[in-house]
Amino acid sequence: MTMYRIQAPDFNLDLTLSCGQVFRWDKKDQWAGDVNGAVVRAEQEGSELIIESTLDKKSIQDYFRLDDNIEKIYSEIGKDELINSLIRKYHGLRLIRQDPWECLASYICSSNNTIRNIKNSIRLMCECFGNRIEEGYYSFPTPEALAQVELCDMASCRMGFRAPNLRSAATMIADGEFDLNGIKDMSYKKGREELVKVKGVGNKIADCVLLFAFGKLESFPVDTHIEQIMERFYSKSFHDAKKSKKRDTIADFARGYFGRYCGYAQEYLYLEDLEKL
DNA sequence: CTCCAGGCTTACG
DNA sequence: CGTAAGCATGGA
Repeated sequence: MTMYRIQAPDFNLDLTLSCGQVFRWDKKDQWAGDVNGAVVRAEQEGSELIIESTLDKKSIQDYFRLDDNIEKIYSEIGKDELINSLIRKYHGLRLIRQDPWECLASYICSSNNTIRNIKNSIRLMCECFGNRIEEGYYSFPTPEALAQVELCDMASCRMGFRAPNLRSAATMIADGEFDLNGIKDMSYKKGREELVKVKGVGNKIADCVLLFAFGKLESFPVDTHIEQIMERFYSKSFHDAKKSKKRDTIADFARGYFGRYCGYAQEYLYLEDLEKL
């Protein structure tokens, strides 16, 4: 367990960890969470991150995507006054590079659910089926571990109708029937074709995994919040979409409009819709 | 009570 | 093709 500092210009730790893309960080006096089986404590002082973890500096830089050229990304997605105002308002919000399995499993739990309930279910699941790292911290359960859990035991995690889908995904991956890590080397389109083969994974959840785990920045997940804010501000461009295709139409519009880094635009729009309450 | 939440699958025209 | 119910759970 060592402590060190990382230069992190154009980075906002609070926004990055509280915008809803990850579910297992908590802030008390400082942020604490689990990254790939290691506890990480983090706080920010100006443009410096202070990290306490067994993970090395490079792993943290990779996790927070500090290698992204954020100014270039801002200039490419900054197509209008709305998105530019959100870039100013949420300056330093970055995507995170999550573990693919944790990301997939978490977003399988997200369908027709609230962030509050998703966090709670995942916490219970880690406490029940993960490994204890240190007092109060548990690793995310492996596919192998979850594949062996009885559905009736999984019910204690309050996952409802999502439990069979989650265990099915765990079994497919544990048995080698589905090569999740192989998606890293696929194109966005091909990766999405693969991911939707998993039960309980449609276009939106696939897009979340492609964006948050595999760094496919041209992914633009459209959930109920994105649908609402896009209809409010950009409806002219897709009002004629069929209801069942509306979210696909919005995603395709956003890809064309914001460009190859539209996944970043999605995160700023998403946070704005969350905050509007 | 009803409606909604980082949706998806299945059934039915 | 297209739409709509159903799905567990918890909060507003």
